[in-house]
Amino acid sequence: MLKDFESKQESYAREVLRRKGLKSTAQRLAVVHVLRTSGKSLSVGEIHDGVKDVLGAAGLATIYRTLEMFEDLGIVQRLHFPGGGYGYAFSRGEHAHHMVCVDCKGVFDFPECPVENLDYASVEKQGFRVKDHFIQLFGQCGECREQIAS
Amino acid sequence: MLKDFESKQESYAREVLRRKGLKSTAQRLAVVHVLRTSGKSLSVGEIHDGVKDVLGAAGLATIYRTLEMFEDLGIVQRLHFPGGGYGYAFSRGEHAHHMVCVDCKGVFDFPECPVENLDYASVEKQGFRVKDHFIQLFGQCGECREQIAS
DNA sequence: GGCCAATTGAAAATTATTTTCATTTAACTG
DNA sequence: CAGTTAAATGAAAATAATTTTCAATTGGCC
Repeated sequence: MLKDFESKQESYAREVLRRKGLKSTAQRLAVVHVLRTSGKSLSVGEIHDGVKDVLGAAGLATIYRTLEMFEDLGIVQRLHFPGGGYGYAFSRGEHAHHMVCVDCKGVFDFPECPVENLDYASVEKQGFRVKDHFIQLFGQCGECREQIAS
Repeated sequence: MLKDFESKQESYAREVLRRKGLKSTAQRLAVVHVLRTSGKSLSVGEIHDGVKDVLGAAGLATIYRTLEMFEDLGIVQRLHFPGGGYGYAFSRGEHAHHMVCVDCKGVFDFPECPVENLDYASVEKQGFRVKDHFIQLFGQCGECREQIAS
């Protein structure tokens, strides 16, 4: 199912799963499909609803299991919102961070990594060795700005 | 209670609360005290335990209410961990971001804001207007590096 | 000290997430 | 392409996390 018109993301997910000896089930592919077609960051519940739309039915536990696994595999990324709560978005290429529109929840990339330009000397002189970072920008995307333009 | 030897953070919290017409209750001050003396990022449960140690007893709902309020007031900051889960840390000055040691959960500052050096042009040419950002660095602090030095 | 709105705590209610286990299914094999 | 098998699913139960309710308490002010 869903095989007629597979997106890059879907074939990619298939490939990653196969390499790890994991099955490309309808549910898993539906999760990718839902995230891809939305172009947004979605909550677990929204993803569940989307998958149910595609497949007719789906267990919530499976959605949780799939998202956790996809995050480990680097297929999706978990985004945390300033006001609390989180969602998942299809993960873009290598080291891209996300810009999230606070109005439409749309997810955009910015290829530059601000941490790479960081003056590590100033950080590491405190003895701290940076290993990982978590960065998200929040704001408004072009479309939402136009709509709300006063 | 706790008045004999009040820290800067505690007087500051008192002040912020007073300005907003909110009460400086023993529970609220105990939350500040626990965070301050730990120097770490603590989970809700750990803060609850700490407050119970100080006061003898404390309701968990109060801890939740206090932390949410303190976050709104800018007294504490919620930190999200890469593996999931979150904690709270006493919020440092103005615009400082946090470095969190993945071993001891200690929280350090880095005064520089990487986003300020960011090439906004490259971001905004996509039409996106950045309004807020969330940055945390994870790594090892000097002490933990020494201890684990092989 | 006394008043009053703000705050607390305990328990219940709600919501979110994980586990269990019998059933189903994708991927491989011949 | 039927048969095999380990992986995966779904439904329900279990657990964990968070919020709400409401009567009792308390801090700040006169």
